[in-house]
Amino acid sequence: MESGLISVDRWKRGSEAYFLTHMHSDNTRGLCSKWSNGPLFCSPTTASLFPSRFPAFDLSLIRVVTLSSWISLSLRTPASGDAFTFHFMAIDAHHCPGSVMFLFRGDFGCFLYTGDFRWDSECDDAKATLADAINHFPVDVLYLDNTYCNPIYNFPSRHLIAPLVADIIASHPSHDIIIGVDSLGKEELLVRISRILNTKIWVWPERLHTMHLLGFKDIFTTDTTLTRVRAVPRQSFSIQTLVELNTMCPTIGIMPSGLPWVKRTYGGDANLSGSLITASYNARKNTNGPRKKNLQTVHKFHDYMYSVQYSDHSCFEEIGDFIKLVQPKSMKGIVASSSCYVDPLYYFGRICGTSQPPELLLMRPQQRRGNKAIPSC
DNA sequence: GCGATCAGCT
DNA sequence: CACAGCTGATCGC
Repeated sequence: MESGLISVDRWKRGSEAYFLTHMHSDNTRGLCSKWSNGPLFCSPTTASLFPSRFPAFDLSLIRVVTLSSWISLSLRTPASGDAFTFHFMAIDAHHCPGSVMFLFRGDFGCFLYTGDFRWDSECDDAKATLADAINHFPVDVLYLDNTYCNPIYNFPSRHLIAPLVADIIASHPSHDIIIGVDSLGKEELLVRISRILNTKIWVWPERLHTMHLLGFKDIFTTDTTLTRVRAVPRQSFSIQTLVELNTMCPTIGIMPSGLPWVKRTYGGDANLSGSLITASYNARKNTNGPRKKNLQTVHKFHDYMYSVQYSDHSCFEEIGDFIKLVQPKSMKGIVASSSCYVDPLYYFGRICGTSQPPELLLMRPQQRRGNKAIPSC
């Protein structure tokens, strides 16, 4: 296979086909309304978000992919002009609405590009689809979302979190509530809170439009008089914001995040600074048994602010479960931004056999994001 | 003016 | 210190 013939979440010219795993800004960096480098394959839900995200985008470039089915694609290699045929399948990645991983197979072998994914207890459909697909076609190379590929990152399945958030809200019956969210993702958390508490949830106008595109009806509103629970853009969510809100109306904030500690503190109070990561790490080091779950799943770190461990990325344990299922011959992390980045082979290399020695990377890579192009194969 | 890149913030 | 995702400044064409 010619180098760069297809690209995943990478948009520079030179490829014959482009694949988008999901509509987050890291993955669409380089895409714009005028982009026209080739056909773009994505899930139906991701396709539905294009007109609002890229208003003048040439929709005729989009190839909507049915999930869980093998699809054949013939491309012409620019150098030789020869036809080149391979097969691919999109599998639900359970990261955000429309997110998929792509499984490719052809003369080059079989490889799986996960994009961002969450492999928690509600992914049985994807687990069955993937297990069946790779049963016939073993994976040679796994390109893995290794965001939390470190045993210090451990958090519960997402469905366990909504009742905890609902408890926080119910225990503040006369408070307004704000929950920090991004432009896409964490919808199921909000829906579950809405059901448990039988309340609508306020979102900002653009987010309501997205909710309607995603098929959510009646749960979300832009009318502040209908609910005391509001989902707000994460970048507008801070203790400073909450302090100001509390001068007008008692308000608490709830921040869902995979990270259990606090990066910044308010008013210089060092006691608020997050030492949880150390506590979690020591708990792991000091016991040879299974890690304790739910360690600080809910953390109140300020009078007005709670954090809950809710992530759309897999935790360490789930990454291990995923690799054990896939049994790849080799693998490579696709996230290289963290200074505590660890090559997945360091922890899970033995599952791949001994063909690749584990490598512990201690240096921050110069590039902020990993190169997500599929290399030559 | 536009896109790409980077610094900064939560 | 640390993540992911967004905003806004800056640079180069």
